[in-house]
Amino acid sequence: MAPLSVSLSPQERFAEYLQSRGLRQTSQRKFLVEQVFSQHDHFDAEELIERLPRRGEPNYVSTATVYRTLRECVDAGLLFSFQLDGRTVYDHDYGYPQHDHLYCTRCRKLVEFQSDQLREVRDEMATLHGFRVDSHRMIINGICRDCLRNRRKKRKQDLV
Amino acid sequence: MAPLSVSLSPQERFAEYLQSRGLRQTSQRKFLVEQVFSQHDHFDAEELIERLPRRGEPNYVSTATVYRTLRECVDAGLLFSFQLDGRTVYDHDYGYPQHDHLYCTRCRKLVEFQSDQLREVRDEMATLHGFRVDSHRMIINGICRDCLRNRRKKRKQDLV
DNA sequence: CTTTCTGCAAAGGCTTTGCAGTCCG
DNA sequence: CGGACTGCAAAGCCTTTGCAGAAAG
Repeated sequence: MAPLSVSLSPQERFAEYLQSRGLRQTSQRKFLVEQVFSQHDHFDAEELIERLPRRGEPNYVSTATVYRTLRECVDAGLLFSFQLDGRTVYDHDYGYPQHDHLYCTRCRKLVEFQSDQLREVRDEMATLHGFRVDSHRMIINGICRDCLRNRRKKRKQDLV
Repeated sequence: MAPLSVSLSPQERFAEYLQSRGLRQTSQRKFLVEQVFSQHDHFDAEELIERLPRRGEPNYVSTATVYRTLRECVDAGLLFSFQLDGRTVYDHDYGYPQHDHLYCTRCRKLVEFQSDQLREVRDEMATLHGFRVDSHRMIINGICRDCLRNRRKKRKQDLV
């Protein structure tokens, strides 16, 4: 999904957030935000930690700090988080258009989609029930194109 | 939400499921399904356990068995499950129309809604991306009518 | 009788927390 | 300098699992 044009970089926006709350700009926080926004992709804490420097290497950040910083990013509006299979998944929120996900229950791939109509339905339902909407999460569970193809292949083979 | 008319009661349907898999009808499973369907409401494991007999009382069921049986109910198509705030929430699936939820982030109330249009959007998006849909979960986060009202009241008081 | 179940307690996965030392502003 | 932050290890929370005895078919 293409980035939106925003006036501040995620880093700058995070700095602003920290300042507004009297929090400090540490090397760990800077490094993490940089890493998190270096590629647009969903991730969970484990995946993020995996691509960070190990203990003892330069720029190592402890697990605790990773979790703490991810939480701050959510508070700051940089990341969105939701639960999937018992873990927390993070997704870029700042600088990317609002979107939802298709989830392949076979290969666990997440695919983004965007639908204005979905947002309309959302707002309509909220109004109907007297809610003031903050956000929403929609996940469509199913089998992706690739897995459908593989399964078909496999079935053919099974028949031989 | 009004129940649908179904030919089998949840209990009967669960019995069928068990039989079809060579599983056994135990007093614990019967009792749990009965309890789960005695009121139409969302619940998590803890909430369910809370309203069950305690250890030592008649019909006591262990935590492990509760979790195991909830899982079986999901497999059997009696319950739907999704994650909210780090725990698993269960919802009647069998005998009730498909629906989604509004979630009040202030009082943690879940409100059901139904929208055919939402399902249409879902199918459209799945087709567009080559997915075969199994199910979906949508949660709209916001503030409910009651909490909005209370907040307004509270603000007024604050001003006095 | 055989296989599945149950309760118990212990383990597991993910995330948070308490603490002492460190660093930012 | 003082308060906020970090790393470490330990704890927490929810859920699952191994096992021995109990029960279903």
